[in-house]
Amino acid sequence: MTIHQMRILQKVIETQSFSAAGESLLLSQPSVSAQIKSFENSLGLILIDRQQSNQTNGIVLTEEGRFVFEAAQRILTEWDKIIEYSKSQKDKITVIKLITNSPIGTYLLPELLPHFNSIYPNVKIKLLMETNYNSLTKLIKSKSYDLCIAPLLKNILPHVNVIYKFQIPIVLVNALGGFNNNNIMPLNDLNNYLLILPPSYSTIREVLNTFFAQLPLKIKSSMELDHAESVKRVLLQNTNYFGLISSISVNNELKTGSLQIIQTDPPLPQTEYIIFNQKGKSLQTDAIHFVEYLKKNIPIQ
Amino acid sequence: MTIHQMRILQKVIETQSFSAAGESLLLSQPSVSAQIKSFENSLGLILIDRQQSNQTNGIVLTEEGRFVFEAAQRILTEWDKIIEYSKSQKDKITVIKLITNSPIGTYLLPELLPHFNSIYPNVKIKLLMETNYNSLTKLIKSKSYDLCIAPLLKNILPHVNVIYKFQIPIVLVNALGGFNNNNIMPLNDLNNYLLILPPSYSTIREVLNTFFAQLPLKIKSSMELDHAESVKRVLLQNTNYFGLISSISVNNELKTGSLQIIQTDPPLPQTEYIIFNQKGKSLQTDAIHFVEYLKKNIPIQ
DNA sequence: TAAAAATACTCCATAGGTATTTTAT
DNA sequence: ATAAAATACCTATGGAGTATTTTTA
Repeated sequence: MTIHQMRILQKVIETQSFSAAGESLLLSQPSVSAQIKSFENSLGLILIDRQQSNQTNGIVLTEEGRFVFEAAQRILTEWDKIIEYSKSQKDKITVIKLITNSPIGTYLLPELLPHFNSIYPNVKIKLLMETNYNSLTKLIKSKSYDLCIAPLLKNILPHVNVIYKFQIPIVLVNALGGFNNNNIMPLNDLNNYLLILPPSYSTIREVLNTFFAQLPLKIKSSMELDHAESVKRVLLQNTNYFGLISSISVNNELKTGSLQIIQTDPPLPQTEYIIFNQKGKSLQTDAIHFVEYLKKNIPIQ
Repeated sequence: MTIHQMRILQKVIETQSFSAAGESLLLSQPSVSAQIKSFENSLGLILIDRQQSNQTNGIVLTEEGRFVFEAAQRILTEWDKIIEYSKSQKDKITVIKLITNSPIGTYLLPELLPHFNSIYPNVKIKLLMETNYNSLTKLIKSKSYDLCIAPLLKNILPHVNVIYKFQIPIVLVNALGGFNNNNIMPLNDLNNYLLILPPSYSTIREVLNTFFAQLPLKIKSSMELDHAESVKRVLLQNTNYFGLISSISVNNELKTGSLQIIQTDPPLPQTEYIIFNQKGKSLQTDAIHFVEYLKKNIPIQ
């Protein structure tokens, strides 16, 4: 007994013909015969009275066939409700309110979103980007979001469901020719160079602050800029400058070779990112799809 | 989407575990995973929130999963009703009231019924045998039967649904040695021999009466007996006697060779048997099974 | 590190097809 | 004679298995 067999039985009764039912369901007549017979055998009952059918020029259910047919009708009705529901859900345009920080929102998502939207055209990602560490924390606590991609911030874990973790390196870069990148730079030497840190109060700056707080080393930014784009522009125009920056912000420059990574000793930290939603809330299907997509497509170094 | 997938989903929710559901349904855990995933893909929905599930140590449905699950529950309930119904029908002992005449009831059915009953142990064939032609006709018109196997009697066709037709030859026989059976006997010579006809008013006698009424030939029984068994006893004990008899009544004797068939010119008629039930009534499943069985197992000459 | 779920793969049962036969009008 | 259903036989999809990897507590 299968749903398919029920649907075939229904169509056979409706059309009063095995052949017509097959035509309507895009099946051959022998397939219809076989399925009806298999249906009957699986129950050990005879559903269609071939004898009566012959005499009346139509399909006649047996008494047992009527019972099974009635129940099958109810099953098919419920079945169709599920189909209809799934279609309506798929057609529905859903909005995912996504909070993130500057590197993710400026560099990572613009690369991924067009492709994601081509797969899930009915999902709109409403992006709210917040560079400032404190503002981002406040936003998260305000609970007006569906999903958030951010560095693992202090004191937010009690408020969130962590869904996925990934790391993005922080790298020391400068323009090609400004440093022999076969050498490893001792971090202690950093203060001998012109150094640009990420914007004050940014999430990446916070990560760096925490990192350097553990070391007997104080570093200062030689220039305070408000955005990674400004940092990159300065670095590219002046090979004397070195920058500490999230690797995804300089992905393109590293590829083209206009900026280079300089290894340090000890090595620089990674930014521990988490994808999360509000504690206790469940994700919508589309948000799950989006997270699955991110898991597969975030480049992990 | 299949019922099987719904049942698996149901068990996964019930046991709160893929592995446990598999164990309970005698499936491997990977099969459960695959079916749930296939279920989700077929709908384009995500039914189980793996994320939440991980955090709560249990299986958590998404909102969409809840809708589908509820409908699936209703479907499975109806499904189980059908299963239960089919079991109850199969366990039910059914009685088929079967009317037939002497040759079928005495010689054919006793050979077939034990085998049929071994296949369908819950079907009881209540056999009502009626030799007399008029009594048989009355019984049929009284409508207190489920099924009847009888020669095509006059004036009963309006009262019955004919389900199946078959022929049983009427044969001229005598004991081995009484006649050179390489010869063909002209029917006109019949009156020169000692001849025993089937019992008066029996169905076979009626068929013969109708047959001979068409010919310019009157035949008489040299001995009136009440049953084929009596006829056969006389024939076997006295090679001078010839008998006109339904071939199934002498099946065993022909096999052992104690009686032989004598060809006639013109040939003797066949008895046109019909299997039928009451006009307008539909057959019960078990009666259909019985008829199907007869169709396959009645020896057709 | 242990338990559960996901993944990769192989195999076989069954639904589907075409060609043909049987049945019924 | 024709039209519908049943039968026979072949093919291919997908569901089940085992082995393995991944994930998370």
